[in-house]
Amino acid sequence: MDKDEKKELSKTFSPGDVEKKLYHFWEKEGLFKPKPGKTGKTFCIIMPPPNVTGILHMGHALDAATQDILTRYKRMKGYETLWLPGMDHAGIATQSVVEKKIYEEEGKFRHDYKRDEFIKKTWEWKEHHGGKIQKQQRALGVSCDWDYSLFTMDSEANKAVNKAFVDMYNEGLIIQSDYIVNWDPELQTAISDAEVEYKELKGAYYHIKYQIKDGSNFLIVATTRPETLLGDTAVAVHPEDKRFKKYIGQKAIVPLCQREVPIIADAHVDTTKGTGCLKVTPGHDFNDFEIGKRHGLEIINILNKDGTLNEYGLEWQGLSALETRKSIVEKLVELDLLEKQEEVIHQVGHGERSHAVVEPMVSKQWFVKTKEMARLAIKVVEQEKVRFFPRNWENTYFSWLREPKDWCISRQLWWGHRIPIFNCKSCSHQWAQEEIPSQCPKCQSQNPIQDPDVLDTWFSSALWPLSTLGWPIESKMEEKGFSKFYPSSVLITGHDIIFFWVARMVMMGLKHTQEIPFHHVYIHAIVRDKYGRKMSKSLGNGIDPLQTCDQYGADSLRFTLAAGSGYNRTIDLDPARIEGYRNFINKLWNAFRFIYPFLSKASKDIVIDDLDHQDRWILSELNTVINKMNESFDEYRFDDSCAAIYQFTYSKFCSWYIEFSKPILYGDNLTQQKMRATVLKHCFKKMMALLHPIAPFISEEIWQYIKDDHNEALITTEYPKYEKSQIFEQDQLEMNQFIEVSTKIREMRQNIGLSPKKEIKIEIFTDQQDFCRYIEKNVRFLSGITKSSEIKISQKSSRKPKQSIMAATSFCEIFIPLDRVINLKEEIIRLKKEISKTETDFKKFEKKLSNQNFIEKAKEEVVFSTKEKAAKFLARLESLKKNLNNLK
RNA sequence: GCUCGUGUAGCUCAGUGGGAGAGCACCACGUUGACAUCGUGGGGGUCACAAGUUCAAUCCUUGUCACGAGCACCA
Repeated sequence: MDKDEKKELSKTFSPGDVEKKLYHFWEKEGLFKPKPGKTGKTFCIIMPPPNVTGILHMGHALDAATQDILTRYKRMKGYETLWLPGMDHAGIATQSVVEKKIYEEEGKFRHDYKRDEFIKKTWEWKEHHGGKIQKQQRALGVSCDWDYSLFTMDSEANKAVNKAFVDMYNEGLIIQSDYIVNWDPELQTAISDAEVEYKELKGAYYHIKYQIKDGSNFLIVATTRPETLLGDTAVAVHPEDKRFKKYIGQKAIVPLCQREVPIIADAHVDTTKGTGCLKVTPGHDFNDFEIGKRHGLEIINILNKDGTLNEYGLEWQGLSALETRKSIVEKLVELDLLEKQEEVIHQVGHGERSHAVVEPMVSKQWFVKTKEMARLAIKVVEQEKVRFFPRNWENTYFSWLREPKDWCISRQLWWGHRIPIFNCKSCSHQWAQEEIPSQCPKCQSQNPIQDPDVLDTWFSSALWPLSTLGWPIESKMEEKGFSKFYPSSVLITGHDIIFFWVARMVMMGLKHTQEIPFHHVYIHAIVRDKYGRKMSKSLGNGIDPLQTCDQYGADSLRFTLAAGSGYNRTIDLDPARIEGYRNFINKLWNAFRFIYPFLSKASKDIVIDDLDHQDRWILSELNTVINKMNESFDEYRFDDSCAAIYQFTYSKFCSWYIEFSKPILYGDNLTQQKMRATVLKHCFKKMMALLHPIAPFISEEIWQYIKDDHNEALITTEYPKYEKSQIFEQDQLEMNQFIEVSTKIREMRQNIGLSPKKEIKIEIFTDQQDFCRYIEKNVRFLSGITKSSEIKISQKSSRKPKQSIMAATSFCEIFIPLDRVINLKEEIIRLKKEISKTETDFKKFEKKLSNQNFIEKAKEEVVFSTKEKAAKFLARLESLKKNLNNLK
């Protein structure tokens, strides 16, 4: 990576080629790999695996940028750093993609294939079309160790899944049960509660008459799903409800199917809702299922797997639930059994993937009993063994875990980890086993049949912190450094999967290793468009990260995302901001272009004793930024990091230090030149290192020009450390005074509309010796900045020039004599305005100081600083007033 | 219904018990040899509202209003 020193630098930074070149360089040199560092400590991030079907969107970009920033920071800080990437097999999503493909290409359905053929096709799809996202991630500069990459369906991951399942099964934590689940009739599988999305739909309450058996009366029940009456096995009323108490124990007749069902009393019934009478359908309603269990009711399943009615559907058999509903309502009207119908908007569950209306249905499924695991998972967060950043997200975590429901883990799919449960055809023995057995351990017969279902994708995801590091295979754990990297340092993800994933990883980690899976959880924001709307395909408001990188460069995008992420919940991404930070990147490039020709003059090290006051000032400012960067990274406050380096670059380094350097570098004092080149280079190196975690490309690119050691890459260079010995307070104070005076003069010039080319004379009056000396030393800089031909410094008591405008600071008075007659009236107005402003400021403090309570009760340092401030404003005020009088 | 969050400049957001901030946008002027993807200067806010605690409240407490998110319920 040597540079030709004489190479001409382009006027603007062009990220395209640089990014590809540098990424290749880092990867080829193995710089993403964990290597023991200075601290002897390790740092590890396990990447949340993106779906194999996915393509990169802004959420991923933020996810990746955040992780990469921390990884690069810690690597430079001297940690042995591993960022471990991977991909998720995304059971339902992937299977759907492949099903769609074979339907489009061959007109065939999944069941037209044998299971193993279909799975083979899916693997083929994965090899050819899947995993695009891993290539796309590189464009962002992610510094993960690709050699560690794991796919959740790899055999290693499968080992982890089987081991965990078998252990939990043998412990009784995984059970099979007939239970009511959310059934997705399109995908024809059970899905978990978390995979159900509720959408508002128009519907109606149908008030239906149920005849009491003795013929005496009707009970009216209200329902939004009248078709489920075909599965009714009771009518329930509240035990204390006076209206219906007398019917308890009697029988009612379910309309249409004429089923005779008991009228039962159950406290679940809310007397204020509906009619106060509840039809009970244990086969197709979650609450009814519980009521059914309490009362030992029969469970009738009226649906087929595809959501059509089965043999219990009578004349409606084969119709969909919705068709049946319409037809049944018509029939009820015909029989005068529908009392009324009122329109209502209600929440209806839809499958997250298929978007089909979910039907609650009873079926045989596998469940993880989560109660005890959840208890332990709560404890580790309460005890701060696992810490959330920002902290309030632990509420979300707790709220889920404090009322744990058993987790339905079986899916009636083909693509996924097959449940390692075997049933013996001969003796009906059921057992769990990690490897496929050849015979039944009980009766030795040769025909064990494996359970057909696969596991919920989140089951393998929950084991991700373990499986990625080789668990449970000992040789793999050794090879991958399990003992070094587990528990990992920080998990970085969005808040939408705190319970899907974070909670389950903690539960599984504790279960299988008796150890937390990670120390910190940093929850980053959700990226939205500039109006705060979700980025979505249907709105067409998505911003493509790859296109953004092409247009502005990855550094600009990364910087924008980092600058937008503190502890906030959303980032409203406006492309104009990316452009703004592109300008910042370009600014850096041009600042470098300025010092580039002088690099050869620079010495390797700075010698503190040789520094002038400007150098001491910039070093002080530099160290202040270094401190800020370290602190903010450690607290995941990337917004602060960005603000700090941005502010330093523009307002300190470029605006002042470079401007100061021009007369020196273009002058003829070679010693000064050498010193200045040295400090400029020193600063630039530190700046590049500071910036590297956020904007790795431009910083590494520039580094290749300014590095001293030829084999050194910035990515593995030590991160700047705060050095108190390089804070020079006196120089900071003096420089701030200098800046104040310069700004005042520029302000005065513009106020009276002087052309920027017009040269002026300046007279400064002050009694402060330090300041006086400083100005004298820096007179040529001041005249350059203010375009003045002559600067005169006198005692405050000296005679003031006539025909001039003036301004005051707390430590000096500035006069600009004008060769033309000034507009006295205007100048008086201007001064009066300034006086009144200063007076307001002064009075604020004076008032405080005159308050006896304040003097007595406020902290001493507050009183002191208030006095100081009051004095400062007073000094300025008096200068202004006196000079106003002179003017009159 | 419960929980959490948010209300600060035109926009996006920092912030602190003690003089209201940044970036962008806006206005004016300007091509001095790093940069017009630039520079210099400027305007702009009852810190949602009300009460309380305090010497002092944008910040703490309580309430109100508005907005957002999640969960639950949905006969």
